[in-house]
Amino acid sequence: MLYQKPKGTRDIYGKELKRIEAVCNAARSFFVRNGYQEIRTPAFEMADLFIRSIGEHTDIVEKENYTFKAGKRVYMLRPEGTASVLRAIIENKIPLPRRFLYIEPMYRKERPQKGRYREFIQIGIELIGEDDPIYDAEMIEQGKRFLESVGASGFTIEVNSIGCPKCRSLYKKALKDFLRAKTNVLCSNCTVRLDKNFLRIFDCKEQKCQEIYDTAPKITDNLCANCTQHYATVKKFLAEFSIEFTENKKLVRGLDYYTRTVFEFKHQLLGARDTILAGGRYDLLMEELGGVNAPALGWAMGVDCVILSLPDEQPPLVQRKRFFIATIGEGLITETVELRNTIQKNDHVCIMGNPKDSVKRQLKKANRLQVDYTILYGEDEAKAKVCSMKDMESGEQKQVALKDFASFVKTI
RNA sequence: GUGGGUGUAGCUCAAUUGGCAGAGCAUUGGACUGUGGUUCCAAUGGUUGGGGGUUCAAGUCCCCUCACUCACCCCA
Repeated sequence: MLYQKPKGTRDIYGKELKRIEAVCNAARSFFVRNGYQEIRTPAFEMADLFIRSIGEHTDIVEKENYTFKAGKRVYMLRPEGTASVLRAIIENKIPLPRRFLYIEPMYRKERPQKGRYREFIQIGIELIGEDDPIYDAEMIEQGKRFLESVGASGFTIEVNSIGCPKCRSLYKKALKDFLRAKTNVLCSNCTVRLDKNFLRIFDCKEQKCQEIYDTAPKITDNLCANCTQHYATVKKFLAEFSIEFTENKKLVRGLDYYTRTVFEFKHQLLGARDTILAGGRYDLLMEELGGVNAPALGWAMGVDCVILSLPDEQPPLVQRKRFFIATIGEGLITETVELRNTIQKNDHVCIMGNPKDSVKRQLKKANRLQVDYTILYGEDEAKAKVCSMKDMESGEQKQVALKDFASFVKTI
């Protein structure tokens, strides 16, 4: 094999494409109805944009990105959508508040496995310029309702608050005091994180670390007055939206920009890969990226993860009929093209055969193409000004006058 | 980056202890010259992922390498 696709990428067609398109189209229609406007941003941005927003000490930035130099500048294929949307808002001076939806491929250089690729489509929504806790609840509710609308079930919603920088600096002291006597027990990963990105220690998979964290003070219990109030109100609204959720005090997020509310939708799919939708509030990111000081929140879901959490059913049936035109003999192309155009005008699929091929061969091909009807058009039909139409399932064949063909196709 | 599994015809897979590389499906042709799907007959199709080693003999054993896949890390 001379060329093959890069690791972790796919050629998507047939049934797989249909499933992906079905989810994307459903999302587009669902979120547009809820006031989200679609936005498309470049597949690559200045690398600094992502480093600044996601955080230097994250795996995405440290090793899982596609960075390249072109001319004097360093770019990165986007590993996520939020930073680009905010950059677009700032750069285009888009007035706030504003709701945006994106459905676009993202790129992360990880080892591929089930449902995870190096190029994958994320569906995400962002609400910029609103700080009221009701929107935190609404965002979560929207995610839940969308997933249910496409038939996903069996997921749980976990919620937490990781506060603002004010809460965090106080809490960091408390946590470090607690861990002081235990640092030699922690794994090396946690030791590093404690310095660079201390909240992330709660993501550790080591059991002995987790045992310690179980009894450690939690950020959730050490929020400042404002954040406490905010979080309590989010939970109150969630109840009013009738959203069932569990509070996970060890839920932090892998990207640095989150503040206050964070959440994950989890599905007991396979192993550690259980998050299908995740997000939260990022009130400081707009300003961090050079824009106005504006609160914001959002989430993203992986289309492949959504599909894995769907029941294993057939893709929705297409209402289009499929036609094949078997023209017999040459010199009849003009009428054939007219027939084809008439069929396609009615939004059906029509494929033309090769007039040089025998009827047998053309029908065989029509059969392989899984068409519903085959039109036969040869000298006999041309003389009688009709075409023969064969129903490929029943095998029945009838003649239709060419002048009536257009109205006939409409009835199919 | 780490660990496991798998690579044989276009596809799905066989091949006993190391002993002639096979089957089904698909494709092509014919039975059937303007009628597909079913049936019957026949044909085409291979550097056994690649390289090296052991052996009289390697798809099979050993080493290296590549690819795919699952899991870990991390993340949607």
